[in-house]
Amino acid sequence: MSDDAVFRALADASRRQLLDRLHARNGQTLGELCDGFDMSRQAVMKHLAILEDANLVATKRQGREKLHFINPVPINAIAERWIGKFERPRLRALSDLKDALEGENDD
Amino acid sequence: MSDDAVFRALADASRRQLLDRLHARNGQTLGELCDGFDMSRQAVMKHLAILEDANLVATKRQGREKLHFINPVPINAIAERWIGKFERPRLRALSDLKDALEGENDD
DNA sequence: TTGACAGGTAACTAAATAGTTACATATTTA
DNA sequence: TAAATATGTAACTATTTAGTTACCTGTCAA
Repeated sequence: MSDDAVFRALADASRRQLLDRLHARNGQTLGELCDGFDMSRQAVMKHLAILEDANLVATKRQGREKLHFINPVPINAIAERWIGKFERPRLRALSDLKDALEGENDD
Repeated sequence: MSDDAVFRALADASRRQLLDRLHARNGQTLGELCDGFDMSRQAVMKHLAILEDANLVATKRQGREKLHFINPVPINAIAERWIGKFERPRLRALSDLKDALEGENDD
């Protein structure tokens, strides 16, 4: 599981949106994740495959359905990489404040 | 400053290496950052321009040199996006343990 | 004030990427 | 079992991206 796969997986807006959806409700099927995307089912499947290869999403077959689950571990590792131990509390505070003021995230 | 620019900037291994170098020693010039890269100066410049556009790097001209500084704020925001408030401490602990066992990061 | 040094711009190319359409496989249910 | 549903595979295409080479601009110091 290379870091490179994680970063490249996160580089696409559609894939980030998929993660957002799983963050909102975990364990969705391919079909469910397709709704609202202006893109073929096959394209969404490719994106999910890339996320799965990067270990950002784990899956479980259930009958003819495939459930998708977000995995936050690799995402956390990104932040740890370039942020010094002592800057963290300051940055987190700043980010929390921003969230409190603005509400939710957009892309 | 869009999120998209940040994620796409981080998608390239050479750019991540540049951030690693700035994290190790901040304020380096283009020339310094070129050493050790198997790539033309112009290519490195393009990468730095992409990082700068994404607000991951800030610069300051000093005479005929240009100094480059890493900016951790957008990186932190990534982690905040998909990690629930209550998973954070657990993930951080896990990451700190991993660091303690392994030493430093690689790509 | 000329030459050397540090950085900037532009046009081009090969490879990677995101998307498409067409067809295939498995699982449920009437 | 046959039709419907859910997911999987493969070949192809347009666009983006990372890199190149060639040439241009600004700053310093002998």
